[in-house]
Parts: sequence; structure tokens; C-alpha cells
Amino acid sequence: MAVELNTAEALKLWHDTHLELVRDTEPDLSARQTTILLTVYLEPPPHTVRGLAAKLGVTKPVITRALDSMGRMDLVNRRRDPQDRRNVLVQRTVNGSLFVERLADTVCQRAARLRTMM
Amino acid sequence: MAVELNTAEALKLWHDTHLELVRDTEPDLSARQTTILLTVYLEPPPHTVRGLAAKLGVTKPVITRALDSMGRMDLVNRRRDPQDRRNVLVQRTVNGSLFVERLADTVCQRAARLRTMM
DNA sequence: TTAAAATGATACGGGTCCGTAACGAACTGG
DNA sequence: CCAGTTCGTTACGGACCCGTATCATTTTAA
Repeated sequence: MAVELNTAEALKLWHDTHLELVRDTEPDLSARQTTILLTVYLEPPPHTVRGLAAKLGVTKPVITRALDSMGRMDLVNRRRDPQDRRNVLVQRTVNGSLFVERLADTVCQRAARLRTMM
Repeated sequence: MAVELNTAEALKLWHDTHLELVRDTEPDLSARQTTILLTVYLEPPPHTVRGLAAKLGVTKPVITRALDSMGRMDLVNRRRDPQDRRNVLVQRTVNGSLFVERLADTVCQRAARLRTMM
């Protein structure tokens, strides 16, 4: 596991990956949406609105709205917690998994090209 | 120069860096703004509105507005091209350089921690 | 000199997002 | 039971961004 980025490489990776995301036809996710999406897909459940808001350091309506829009894109799902029906559990979707997989591929490809393209 | 990210590492890097940017007090840049900013700071001048629009695959008003808001944040500057006064040249600022430097540090630190934190 | 082309900015109508405040629903403890 | 707490959501006014269409300015070329 060799992950050593110098300053120039880090910036180029950040730039190249963002450029590819912008050029894609898919609508860009905001930094907040990206963080929420990857939290849900990388960290073990359960994921609640309150928990996500605390983790990101934002208010709860921010999470609610992000879940609204990402739900419209079919990237995440909401379900009531049967144990405590006040809670909402954020769940993964098939489409969201594919989206995250494509994002990982993009980052990996751009990282690999750093070696040859600089 | 060893840059080898596997899928899990790429996603964790993307997540961790975005999380730190969201938690920062500074306002988040959109993907388009990030791409414009890093293009200006990584690639050799001159940078014009038309050129940036073509590179990103967006319309010119998108670039104009992004330059408006990033100019308000003192991240970039606009200047008329004396050679061809129709053109606007996008220029770097001291504050923008610091911002880009901090971004690079964040990405580098998060990349370095991938080794120990997984 | 003048019509055409090119550049960036602006107006417009519509959408999304922001934080604060208030709300209903669900749980908790006395 | 029932007041108090904890959830997530919604309402609101304001800010920003979107793409299309149009504009003024400048350059080019006939």
C-alpha cells in the first residue's frame, strides 16, 4: 500500500478528477452531498440524520435536503427505524453503489496517470 | 513517485478530504469552481473565459459567474488583455495561492494517513 | 468605412441551497 | 397519564447557480 503524494501530485489529482466529474453529463454533487454519500457507503450502518449532521458539522435541515436530492437521484434511500420510530435510517441503493464505484474508478485512473502524465 | 491507489483507498481519500473541507469554516467551492481555480493555478497562462468554458464543457456565463464569486473571495482576479481588449485574462492572487496551498496540504495529509488509518 | 465576427457581461425565469425558527410525531421519566 | 425531550421535516426569506437569449465592446475583413 504505497500512497505518497507530493504537493503537485495532490493538486493535479484533485484538478483532473474534478474536471472529469464536471465534464460528465451527470449532475455534480456538492462537497456536502459527496461527504454524505461516501459516509453512507464506507462506514457501517446505522446512519441517521442527526449523526450525519454532527459528523459534518452542519444543521439537520442540510442533511434532510441533501437526502431529498440524492433520493431523487436514487443514490440513497430513507427508512424509518422500527426500533425507535423517530429515527430515519439512511440506506444504500443499487444505483448509488454503481455511482460510488464509478467515482472510485475515476479517482484511481487519474492517480495512475499522474506517473505518466507529469 | 509512487501513486498507487486501490478502490478502497481512493474512496477513503475522497471522503476524508471532502469531510475536512466541509468541516472547515471556509465556504465550499463547487466542483466547477474547484476545477476553474486549479486550472488557473496549475496550467500556464493565459486563461480566458472562453478557454475555460471550452475546457470544462460549460457555457460562458458559468465561467463569468464563477469568476464573480471567486473574485469576491479574492481567489482570482480579472484583467483586460491589452493586446486584444475583448479578452479577459484570469489571474492568480496571493490569497488564492494560499488557498490552493492549504488544499494541497489537506489532500497530502489525508493520503498519508491512508496507510496508518485503514 | 462598414458589415460581420468574436468576446465577455448581463437580464431573465427557474431551480437549488442556506440557516433560523417552528412544527408534528415518537419516546422517556416521573 | 403527561410534561419534557428528542427525532426529522417543513416554512421562510435570502443568496447563489443554471442555461438561453441578448447586449455592448472590440476586432477583423471586405
